[in-house]
Amino acid sequence: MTRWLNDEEQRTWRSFLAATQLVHEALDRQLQRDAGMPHAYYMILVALSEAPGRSMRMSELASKAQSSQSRLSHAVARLEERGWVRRERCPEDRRGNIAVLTDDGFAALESAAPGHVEEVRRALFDPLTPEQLRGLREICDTVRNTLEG
Amino acid sequence: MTRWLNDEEQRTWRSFLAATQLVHEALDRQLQRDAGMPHAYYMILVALSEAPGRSMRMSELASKAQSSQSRLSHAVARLEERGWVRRERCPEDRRGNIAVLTDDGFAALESAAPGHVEEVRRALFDPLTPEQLRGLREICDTVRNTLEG
DNA sequence: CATAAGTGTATGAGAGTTCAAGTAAAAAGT
DNA sequence: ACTTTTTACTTGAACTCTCATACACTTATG
Repeated sequence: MTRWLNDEEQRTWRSFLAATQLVHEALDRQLQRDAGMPHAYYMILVALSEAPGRSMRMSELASKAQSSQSRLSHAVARLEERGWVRRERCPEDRRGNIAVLTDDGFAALESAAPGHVEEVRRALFDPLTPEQLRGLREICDTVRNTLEG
Repeated sequence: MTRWLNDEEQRTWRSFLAATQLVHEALDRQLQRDAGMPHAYYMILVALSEAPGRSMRMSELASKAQSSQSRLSHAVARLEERGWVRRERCPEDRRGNIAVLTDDGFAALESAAPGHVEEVRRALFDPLTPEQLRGLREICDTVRNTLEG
């Protein structure tokens, strides 16, 4: 009844787990060490920095930063304590909150970015060939379409 | 100076982040919901179940289960509370600890496995073609060699 | 309109992870 | 032999994440 993995599939699966975990851990460690923030916080700052007015509704921010709403809420609370983000009440919908990236937050992002990009290259881009990267992109898009829809 | 990512690379990177996070979250949710354990614990049980005598030194277990020593130590403490694992002192090296999978632990693993495999297929294998899986395996092996060595 | 149902977000508790520091035993140096 | 260094593992605190719940406001419903 159960469609067990054969040996080849087992090896693929375990290699996938190991590799993806290594990449995520490398990113998290680098950012924590050099910029004092976990990768999840970095993604929030990035998403805000790219939004018009460097601000976004919480729920939209959650989806752009690939975060649950609860996680985002806690994270933004911490970021607010550091002065990197502030929250404003939404005028049109008074339930809503708008997260705004402060100048300090933008500066923190700017100073974290170069080291982060370097780590991304080291961990993923540099070891792979251009064809592998194209293939990886398609694989990831496919997986996203499956799990998001 | 900084080798920023171009548009194509940005898209690949973000797709990679989204896809891998979705897969890991799907696994974690399924196991937590259906078996009451996070994926990290499942990997520990799997590693033990495959070892001779269903037992292993803590440090070896940490590497097989892709865990830090500290994480493993905490995790095994929890697994011990549930009666799924017990710890024995190592006779040859009295610093060492040996984690042993109990019968209850093995039973918990057996009952968790089918749902887990199904989720692995749903999240990763089913959506991808055989060629993509071969490519993915090579990509992951390359990344592992880069980040582990 | 009143009230029920739904949305957007926050909050608190519980659990897992990380980092730094601590203990104990083995190995290496002198 | 005796100290130093290294190895194996644990522990505690701080932090993040998840889940369930609560709250405030908005939108449907009768």
